[in-house]
Amino acid sequence: MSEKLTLGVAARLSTYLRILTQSRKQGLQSISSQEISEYANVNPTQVRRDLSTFGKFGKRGVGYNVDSLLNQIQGILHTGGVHSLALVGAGNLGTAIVTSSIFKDHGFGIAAVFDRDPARIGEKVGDLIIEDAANIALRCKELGVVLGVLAVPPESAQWAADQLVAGGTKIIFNYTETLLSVPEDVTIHTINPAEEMLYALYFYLT
Amino acid sequence: MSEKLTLGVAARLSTYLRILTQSRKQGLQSISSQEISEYANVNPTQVRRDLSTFGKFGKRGVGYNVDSLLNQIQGILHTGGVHSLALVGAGNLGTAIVTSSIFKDHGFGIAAVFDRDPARIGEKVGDLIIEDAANIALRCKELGVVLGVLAVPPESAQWAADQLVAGGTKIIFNYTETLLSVPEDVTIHTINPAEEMLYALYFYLT
DNA sequence: CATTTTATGAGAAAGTGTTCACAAGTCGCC
DNA sequence: GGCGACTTGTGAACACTTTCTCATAAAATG
Repeated sequence: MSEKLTLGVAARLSTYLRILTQSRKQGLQSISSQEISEYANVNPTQVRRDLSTFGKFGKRGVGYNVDSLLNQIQGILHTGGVHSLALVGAGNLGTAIVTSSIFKDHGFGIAAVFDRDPARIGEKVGDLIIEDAANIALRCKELGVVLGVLAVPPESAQWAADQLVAGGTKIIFNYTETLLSVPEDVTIHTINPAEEMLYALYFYLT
Repeated sequence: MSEKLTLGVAARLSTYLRILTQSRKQGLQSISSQEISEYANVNPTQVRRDLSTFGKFGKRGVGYNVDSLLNQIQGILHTGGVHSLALVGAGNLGTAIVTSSIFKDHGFGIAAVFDRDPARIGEKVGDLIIEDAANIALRCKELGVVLGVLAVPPESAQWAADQLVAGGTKIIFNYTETLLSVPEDVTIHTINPAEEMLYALYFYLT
């Protein structure tokens, strides 16, 4: 088995993957480290260094083949397959997530959508039927869900997280502002746009 | 004027700010580096190191006062005031953003919401009236917008970005998958949940 | 077919970031 | 009032990251 990547490299490779996925979608066949670096907001040398650690993927004078580089990076990150995720909360944010092609493009299949509101259970969002949130744990096990997404009101967040944990989910993406408590082997990724904005603003103001 | 922070420190301070803001909301008065570190997924020593660069904010044996630390970090990041943002796209994602309290909690005021669909212009979302996207540039200048958010379909993204740039916006948060071209002095932050998921998954799979 | 342009790959050095280990300050309890 | 549990702040070691530079290779040009 290969060495474990450091946080920084893994984060950048994920970014490159996003850029390549979109480039391929737009019909581009070849891309240079310069172009990747502009979209990723990093130094071109760094892109080449990140890639050359794992092999010689580029052609001098030409650049990188989009398709082949994409496969290479997927190999490095072991994320080539299809992964199932469970979405809790079918409100505006939940609906936006289900109907977005972003997830499918990157190999994520939304296996189920849950909501607590009895009026909404059975309703359709995108291609999915909203299921009762009471069954989260059961259904997550059935469906082999690896990743849970919380798009619920703050006051339901901890409860929903507990259900996902009970269903064996080890990674939770938390779109609420709530600070969640989970067992040690579960990782919470809290997504708060305001946090990133404060960060962006700092570099603008200085 | 103080030194410019490095990317890493600024990112972590923004995270601490989010954690502190929420802790205060939950009525907590005091917090330890240990607690912060658990929510931020970092080492406790790093939290203390990050903070001690700027002064001695904590009390040995006790921890940090939530209110006072919050003010200190806001001071370091120069982000204590209220900042105006413009939102383009009043679909599911746009609506989720307008109705979320996350932005207000961190000092961001949504100054205007735009959409291209004539049927939706004039409609209300949250406390705001949807305005015609044709007026983005004009209204952004009027309102002193510093930050634009793109929550539009991919095919409108470049057009909307151009309007925001014309209105003087220097920071754009791009929630679409589109790779955008903008002048050098404009920074694009592309938000793609799938990218972060691939990254999270890597550490789970290894 | 020689020349120019473009772009990668890697050595080496400078620059940063992270973590350990521990001294020192604070509080509550008996 | 003193003891023990807790928690910050920091020197020093270590590890990692980033960038500069240039050799090398492929393609385009005339």
